[in-house]
Amino acid sequence: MLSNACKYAIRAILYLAIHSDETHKIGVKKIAEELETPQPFLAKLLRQLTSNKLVSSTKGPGGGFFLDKKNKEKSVWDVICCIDGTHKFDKCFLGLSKCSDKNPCPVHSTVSPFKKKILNEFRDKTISKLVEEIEVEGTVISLKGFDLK
Amino acid sequence: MLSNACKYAIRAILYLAIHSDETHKIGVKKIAEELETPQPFLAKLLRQLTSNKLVSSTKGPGGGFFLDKKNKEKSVWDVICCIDGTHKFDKCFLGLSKCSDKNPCPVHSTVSPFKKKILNEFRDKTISKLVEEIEVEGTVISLKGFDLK
DNA sequence: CACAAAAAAGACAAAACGATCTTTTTTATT
DNA sequence: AATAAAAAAGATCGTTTTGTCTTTTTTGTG
Repeated sequence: MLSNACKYAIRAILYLAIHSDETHKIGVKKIAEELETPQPFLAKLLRQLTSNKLVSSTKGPGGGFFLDKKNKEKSVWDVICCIDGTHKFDKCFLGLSKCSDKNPCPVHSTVSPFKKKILNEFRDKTISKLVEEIEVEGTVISLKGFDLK
Repeated sequence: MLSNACKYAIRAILYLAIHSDETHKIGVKKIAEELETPQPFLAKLLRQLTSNKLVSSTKGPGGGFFLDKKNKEKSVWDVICCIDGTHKFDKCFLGLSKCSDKNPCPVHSTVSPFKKKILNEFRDKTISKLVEEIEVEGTVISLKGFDLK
């Protein structure tokens, strides 16, 4: 579905949304440890997110990554576009370049409603809204410390 | 979503379901031309499908690939499993290994119903049923000859 | 200022995926 | 039997994705 890179990126942004702000910046090392992701790879992703204004950062001692108010108004969809590209969800399930409602492939009718729905939800839901939900529903972005058998 | 390989495979099977039978076998060359897919790559895929009993074949002059009655009772899901593996649709959208209804990630509730629905449709629908639909609805598995601008 | 902590930048390595090419085997036809 | 047509098998190659490593830049603090 999504690339590994994109999964890491979304989780990292959610982590920052929950644990950081302008006065509490967090370094890659900490983030990577908490999310159990490869550290240098995540660093590269954070750079990409930062240069696209989805994440904020400051250098030097005490520096690190954080989300400011504007960053929190971005959507999950913005993150997906930034890492995996805009066309992640509008490609034909069978790979036909011109598959559409007017010129559908054999599985278009079963797949397309879903894609539209997901796309809308991800486009409309801001990071801060999603974090609210996380707090209400108690969902989870890392399995670190979970003792699952 | 699906790998290229899997997309080619599904289209090839549908092509065979429509155009072949025990007495009308079709060579890779023809199939690849009609579907506009890379020929040697498709050949390898057909081998994989054949060894998994999703497609039938005979060697020698006049030989080629075709679907017999049993092959036509397989599902799209069987094809996906054969090429992309069984876990294509049961992995967490954010990559958490133990994400489930009981231990959901933040997007589980938006993504999971969709995945279940798609999975069911693909598991229940046989190739022959899908071909019936194709004939009724006039959907398309190749753009060859289409003059799209 | 010197130092150290942090991100930024970019070179590099490994694995997965996509695709090609060559050789071998099977088999129908002449 | 010889030939040719086809799939089967497998070696090889290029690209993308994933991931690591090293160097540079920035900046706060003693």
